[in-house]
Amino acid sequence: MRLAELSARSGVSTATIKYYLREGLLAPGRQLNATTAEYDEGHLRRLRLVRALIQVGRVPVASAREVLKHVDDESLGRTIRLGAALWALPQAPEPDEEDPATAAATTEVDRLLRTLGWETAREIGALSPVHRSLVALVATQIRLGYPCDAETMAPYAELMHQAAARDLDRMETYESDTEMVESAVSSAVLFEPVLRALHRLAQEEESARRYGLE
Amino acid sequence: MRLAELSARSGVSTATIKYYLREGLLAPGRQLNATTAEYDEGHLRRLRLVRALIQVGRVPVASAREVLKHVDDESLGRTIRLGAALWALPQAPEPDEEDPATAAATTEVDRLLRTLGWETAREIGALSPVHRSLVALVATQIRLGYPCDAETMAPYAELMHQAAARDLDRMETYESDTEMVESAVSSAVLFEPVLRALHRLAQEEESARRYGLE
DNA sequence: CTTCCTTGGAAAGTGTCACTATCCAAGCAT
DNA sequence: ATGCTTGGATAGTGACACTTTCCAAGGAAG
Repeated sequence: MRLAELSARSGVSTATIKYYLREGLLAPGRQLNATTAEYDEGHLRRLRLVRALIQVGRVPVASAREVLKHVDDESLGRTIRLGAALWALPQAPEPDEEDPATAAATTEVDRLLRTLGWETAREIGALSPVHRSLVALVATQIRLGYPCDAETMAPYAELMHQAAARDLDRMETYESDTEMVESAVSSAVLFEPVLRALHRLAQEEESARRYGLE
Repeated sequence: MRLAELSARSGVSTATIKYYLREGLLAPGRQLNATTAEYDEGHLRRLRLVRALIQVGRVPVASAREVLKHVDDESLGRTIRLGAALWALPQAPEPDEEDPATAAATTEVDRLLRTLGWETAREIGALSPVHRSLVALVATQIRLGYPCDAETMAPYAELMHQAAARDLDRMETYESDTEMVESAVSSAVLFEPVLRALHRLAQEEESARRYGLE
């Protein structure tokens, strides 16, 4: 498969593919001669993943490169490789240490994790980008005057835990580590918007049931 | 409160506040004379909401203006006002009608809604931006070769339905429609990232429980 | 009063980012 | 040989969220 065909089958313009090659998001094809390179199904698959990351997941090109670097790093163990790939995904803004709301948020998040018995999350704590961004988000809610304490969040966290258990069950069906890590990245970037859409649909449905359409 | 104080208390530069005024995201202050305008707590609150929408929710300025327009439109009924505000939020890319994956995705989403008994969502169907973006997202998953059928999604949808019911319970605690709509927007834009962070934290926790930290 | 600082408003400029257009010389197909 | 496509390099584009610069009018301090 040459560039033009890769472009046709993926729906991505040749100029953009060249751009991704330059940015290291896509491995170069097998060079046949000075003016021809050949691509395979793997390139097509990777290109579709890159598109999904960037267009659906709104992942910046630089972050996408980091994520894919970890996905491709076969020297790492399964868990580390997965963590490295997921932690490279962009998170919400960092917490503002100056802000008193951040201190309150830190307390609430810690209380939440204790309530839930998520000991690992508590121990890793501020090391995890996810943990830090959760603190920043809770701080923003507090600043706007919306209650966002451990009691409010706990039932939602339980629901998300059920979802996460299901995610891992699905991932265990993959044989190779590479497939698993790739599916985890896909899940984080593509399945989360699906969850969000389901959430909003459920809100519309429930709202219509309670108050009618009017 | 004058511009400088509004800026100090919100942490937003005066230049940026002027920009928001120009863009119609913030109502002008009460003009005291040719060179002085006065702002109140309401302006501060709205400014913080605007910041949250743009910085945390990554809502484009133009969309934020649309959303706030509906939030402020007291002539509308509660349900319509809420729907209008939420539908103005940016969604994932639109489905590509050409793509055969879109057809498959439409089938699966319809099957899902039938399984769940979400009749309103089925009837509104393609009218809802949320519905359309769900179809587009499922199509992307299918294109990448990940199973994303009604059976896979149904349990997640049930979980999201529980979350949505809880959301509406929380919203009912607000007295005025304006407060309620504002909290719904906040919930959609700020609480969804909280849910996402909880989801990822839960994944880390569950993964550590199953496979250890290594 | 006058000098300095601040205010709000308008217009143009900046930085980032994801492309996209333009060139170019080297093949390959007719 | 001629007209196409190819890969590669470089510069340009458009959207977007600010920022900077400039200005004239107002108020405050000496």
